[in-house]
Amino acid sequence: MITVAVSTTGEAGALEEVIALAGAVAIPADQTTSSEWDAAMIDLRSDPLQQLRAAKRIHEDSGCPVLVVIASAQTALLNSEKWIDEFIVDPIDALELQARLNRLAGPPESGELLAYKSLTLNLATYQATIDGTPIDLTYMEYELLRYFIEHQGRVWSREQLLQNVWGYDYFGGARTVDVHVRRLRAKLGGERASWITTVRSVGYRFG
Amino acid sequence: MITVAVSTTGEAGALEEVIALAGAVAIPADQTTSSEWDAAMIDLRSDPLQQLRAAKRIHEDSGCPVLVVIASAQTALLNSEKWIDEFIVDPIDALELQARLNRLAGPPESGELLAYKSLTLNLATYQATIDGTPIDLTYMEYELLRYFIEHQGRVWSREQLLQNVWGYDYFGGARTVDVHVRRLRAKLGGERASWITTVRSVGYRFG
DNA sequence: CCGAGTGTGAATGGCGTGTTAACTCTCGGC
DNA sequence: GCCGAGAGTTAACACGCCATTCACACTCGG
Repeated sequence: MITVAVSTTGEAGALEEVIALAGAVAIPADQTTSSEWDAAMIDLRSDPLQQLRAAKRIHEDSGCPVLVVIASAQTALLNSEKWIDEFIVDPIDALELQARLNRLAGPPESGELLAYKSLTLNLATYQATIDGTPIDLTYMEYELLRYFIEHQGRVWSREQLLQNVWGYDYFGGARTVDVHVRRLRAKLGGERASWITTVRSVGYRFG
Repeated sequence: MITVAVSTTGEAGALEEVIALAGAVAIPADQTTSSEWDAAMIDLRSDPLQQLRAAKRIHEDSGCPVLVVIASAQTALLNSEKWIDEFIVDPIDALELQARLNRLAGPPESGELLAYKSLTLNLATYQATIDGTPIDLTYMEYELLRYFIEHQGRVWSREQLLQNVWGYDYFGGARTVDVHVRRLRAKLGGERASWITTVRSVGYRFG
């Protein structure tokens, strides 16, 4: 639940109502300390000069993200006020407000992650962590592990793995897969080595 | 003047018109290379699944900021797609679009700074400083470093860097990137050289 | 013509990768 | 219960790729 400090010189009730519709909690900015907010929402539609000053004070004092409400005609104001983190244009759509507040003050979540139990692969940075501590995998180890996680819960033959992870037609070494599985198990360490199960005379299974 | 790559499955004319009203230039996304855009604008109002995929490809290949057009009812989609840089809700207000595009991809304001740890790039003067002491970078070094800082935290292949920083289609020399990374590391000096990590057989990552 | 900036080609070295071979384990048959 | 075949694991090694680095050629202003 996001808590928003509100400052308006207009009708406070209407603004609070739309905030409630957006699934957030509104608190008058002058009644609480900044430590209780996730964001501040300043209405610039009436008395913009004074409100802008108030917004800037809040931004500089608390450092919390600031969203301003403006009329369409006021957009020019944003060019000179780059410190404003976000804005929404009158009339306020509750769903849009919800989305903007969420992006502004919601929990930071990177969508590029692939996880299995305590293991996390960051697909954007090519990094892997176990319980938050990074482990360094080579390119092939990473790719193999990725394939396992993405296709967990079923057995893959060595030929299939060569085909789908290495990507070339199988010529010769099926032992190649074994060795990479071994290295992967070693780097996963102890307990977690058994995440990769060998299915005798068939292949390997993850998870 | 901001140039925007546009992708829509709806009526292209209407979208281009409002972009023109917002003082920007629209180019069909499939007709040019990413080095010519400042941002990409993807219409998710019709055929959102396919369009979303197109948007993601553009974002991952070029790293350029992506603005999506959605209907109010589609806002939930934004929660799971955190990589989307900006959005605007239908019906599109030209002034609001102008403001959002400007914040997303507008020209650097004079005196605007881009910083990473002790490193600061002055985008207006093309100067770089470490802990306040200036270091002189050549044009390409500066551009590469800028790209790295602006798109930190993910791996970029040599081809992507050539495409997005140098801006021409990859012919031959991938060594070019290596050498520039080397020179950049040297000028960053000691500790900071490791800000640029090489991800073997993938590319480079900053931060 | 010089010098800085930039791209290319070649030499170097490290390390990732695949292979070979020895060892261990499992399972059936006798 | 021993033994042997088949299958997986482990260790060691050699090749080759890939990043780094150096040296040089080219280009463009001054």
